[in-house]
Amino acid sequence: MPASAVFEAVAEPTRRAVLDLLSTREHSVNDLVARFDMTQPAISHHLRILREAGLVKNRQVGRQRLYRLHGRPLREIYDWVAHYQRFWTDKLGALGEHLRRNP
Amino acid sequence: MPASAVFEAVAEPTRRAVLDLLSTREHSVNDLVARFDMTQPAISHHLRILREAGLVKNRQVGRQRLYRLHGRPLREIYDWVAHYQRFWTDKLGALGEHLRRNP
DNA sequence: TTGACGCATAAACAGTTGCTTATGTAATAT
DNA sequence: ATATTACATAAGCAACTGTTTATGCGTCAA
Repeated sequence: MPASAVFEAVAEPTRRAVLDLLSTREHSVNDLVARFDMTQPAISHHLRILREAGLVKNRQVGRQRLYRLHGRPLREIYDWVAHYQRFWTDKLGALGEHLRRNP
Repeated sequence: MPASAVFEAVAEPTRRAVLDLLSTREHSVNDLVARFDMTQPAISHHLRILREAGLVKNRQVGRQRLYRLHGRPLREIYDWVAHYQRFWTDKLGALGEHLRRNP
């Protein structure tokens, strides 16, 4: 459960796309496989990484596994990046920011 | 210049720590090397990845390279993760959210 | 109960990553 | 001029990643 598991999980484009799909509704594994040009084991592997990062949960319905998003761990990323917000909202940039705060 | 270069750059704990240091002030490469239990080429390698992701800039002063943060590319991460905000601010979670929006 | 379906896991493999030591290069110091 | 400093880059390597094919296991259908 290293803190950076969430960052690593989200660094992969396919996994971000999976999260985007899951943010609209539950998907079975086959639903997801149909959306990507990739084999089922490859998708299952990405789902495992997302699962271990706590970013998705699943429930079994018949022989399907329905995956759903669990967004809470994303807050760690949000909190980290939010600290840098002044570095893009302030046109002055870092030096100007420093001068503005220490006049 | 793939969009996910920023995500990959930030997925690495050392590189996040470097950005955190640079968010306070400029650092020379040797300054950074002194902060981590790692050789200089390893730090230079991380700096190159951050540079290619547009997350740091540097200027030469004498024989030193002073690195500073350039936060703007982080906005891509911020924008992506902000879309998921309701998945952790809402105690109800995804299903409850769906029911709340579709009563 | 036999076979097909949905998915996880294992094995294997090329490509990438993160690190090291070794070397090169430009700027300063002696 | 020569040596030293600050850094980049190259070469090499073990470990990790993302993928594929092969296999196994539980669930449903015939």
